[in-house]
Amino acid sequence: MMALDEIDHALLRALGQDATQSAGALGREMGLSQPATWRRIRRLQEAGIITGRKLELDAGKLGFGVTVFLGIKLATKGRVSLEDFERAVSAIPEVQTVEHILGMYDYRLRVTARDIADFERVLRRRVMTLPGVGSVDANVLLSEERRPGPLG
Amino acid sequence: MMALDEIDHALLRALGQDATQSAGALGREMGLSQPATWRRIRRLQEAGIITGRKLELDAGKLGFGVTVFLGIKLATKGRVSLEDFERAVSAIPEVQTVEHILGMYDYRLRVTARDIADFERVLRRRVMTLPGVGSVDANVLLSEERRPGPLG
DNA sequence: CTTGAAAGGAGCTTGGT
DNA sequence: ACCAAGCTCCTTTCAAG
Repeated sequence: MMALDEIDHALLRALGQDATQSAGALGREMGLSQPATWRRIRRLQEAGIITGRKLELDAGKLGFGVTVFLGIKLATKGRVSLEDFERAVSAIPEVQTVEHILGMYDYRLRVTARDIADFERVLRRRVMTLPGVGSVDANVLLSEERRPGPLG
Repeated sequence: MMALDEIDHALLRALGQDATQSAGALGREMGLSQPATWRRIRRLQEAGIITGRKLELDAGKLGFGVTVFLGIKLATKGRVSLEDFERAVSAIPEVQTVEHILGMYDYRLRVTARDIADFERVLRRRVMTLPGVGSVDANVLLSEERRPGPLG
């Protein structure tokens, strides 16, 4: 396990908010030279702490106005059943996230669709026909706030 | 609403997977010059379609081994109650995501903690004491897969 | 083992065509 | 849209704390 000092945490916090900031600008704000800052960032990547940089997209502006969270209980939960379910769910393009969880549900899916009619199509033709599905609960996303969290 | 052609979608798809790719490399793969590619990306940002670039972190390697999803029902759901709840929940550092939803639950929280004992502390001292909370359901994250989704 | 300065190379950003 | 030029930033090398 890699030891992180305060500067590393500050870097993670700053880059977590906006990953476009340059190593030079970040270093200047915390009294560090550009190469030193850049090396710390590379070290965090090599340690597997930073796993990637991804875009944040506005789904609404891309014509996907509906996001629904599905809580799924499987009818049969053998090992084969889980694998079958996961393979089949990975083939649904509208599924953005697959979370295998422990509790009232077995899986939680984040599904995005153009509108409610589009969502109904995905639900009926794709989700309800997944292998091993027992029950499906739905929640429609109204708004979402992402916070920095304790990481960093 | 901005019109996107196939190249824009290809760019969003490629950058969605790995936002570190250079405009030059992306353009080369789809037969476009570096400035042309870069201008398309900037256009997508100015249109608000690309809202930011953020780091993906490995919570486990940062010492946060437990992620739990909480489904919360409010006891009283007036307008004031929602605002009180949202303000209070935003002050909990362990909450990474606050989703206001419509369905069986009113809110969904993504909470990260160092271990189960740490999570119990957050749940008892922070979550259960939130204003207006009626009931709390929990699901522990076992594994998570993020997929490109239909965006792009 | 981490730092800073310098230098080379890659990529961004702009202006002209 | 492309090209070219100037500029920023990344990345390596080297010497020093």
